[in-house]
Amino acid sequence: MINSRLSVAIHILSLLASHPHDRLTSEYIAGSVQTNPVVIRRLTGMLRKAGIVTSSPGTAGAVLTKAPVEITLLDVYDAVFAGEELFSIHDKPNPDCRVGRNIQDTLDTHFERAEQAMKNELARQTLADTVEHLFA
Amino acid sequence: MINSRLSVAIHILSLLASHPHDRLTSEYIAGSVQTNPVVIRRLTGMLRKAGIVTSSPGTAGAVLTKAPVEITLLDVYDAVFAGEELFSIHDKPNPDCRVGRNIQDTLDTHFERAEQAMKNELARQTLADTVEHLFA
DNA sequence: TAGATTTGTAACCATTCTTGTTACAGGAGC
DNA sequence: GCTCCTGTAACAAGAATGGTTACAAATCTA
Repeated sequence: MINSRLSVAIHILSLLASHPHDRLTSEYIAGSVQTNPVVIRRLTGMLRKAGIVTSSPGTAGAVLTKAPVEITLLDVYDAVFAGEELFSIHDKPNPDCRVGRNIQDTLDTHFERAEQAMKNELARQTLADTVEHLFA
Repeated sequence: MINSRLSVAIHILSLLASHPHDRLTSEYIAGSVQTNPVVIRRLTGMLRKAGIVTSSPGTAGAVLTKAPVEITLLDVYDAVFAGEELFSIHDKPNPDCRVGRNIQDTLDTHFERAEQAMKNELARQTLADTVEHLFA
């Protein structure tokens, strides 16, 4: 339902976290994810803009800016879905109908709570948990 | 990000709940949502299959099977997203890589928790809350 | 009973989203 | 200078989304 950006982003970060002394190229990471290196670089770009990794043109690899235990899955979610709402609300309901006029605001309230609950749970899980589960 | 089915479904149910003595046609409801009547009938069909409303060919309108206070937003979510997972996980990660081999199972665990938290919050809100907010 | 109305559903379409791909400028290092 | 890498734009195929037409069958109404 939601696209696979979070999924691939966590995959990338797991590789970085589990090879802290290597410089993994986008091609190598793409080999593990089984996708195109550009897809990896696109996501790495989002993670860089969010301050989760550093990387620079010409230099192979990306480096985590924090310990895995300090990187929550919410951080990753926010990085790859910056500013997006979880639920879409249909636009242009009929303003001449009392329900139509107020539905967007009402749905906003409902959906905001649900989204926040989901984010709170993502915030409770960190990249360290991911790596631990991967190698357990 | 997630499509607007839940949004429109709640709109439909709000109209039914706030006009309990009328038989609202799909055309009337479509007028409030500002979409095509077939879109309404499609969603009403899902709500019917989930047991939230009854309706039948030839007879105008749909009727709630329960009081609004007994219809949770999770019921509606399950009706319109039956069997779908919230987060997609990229398929075919490389089985020759330890991370690739285990990432799907790990992500499944993480995502399941986040999805469940969201659903728990939806379960706490009912159609009665929606209607109350709409007419407050 | 005949005609009008309505639902349920299939089929189709345009638009947008998603993911993969090619291409290439420019940085880094040997 | 040559090679390798990242960042990024541009493009393309396929899927998803929402809207639309069409129509059979059920119900209602005059």
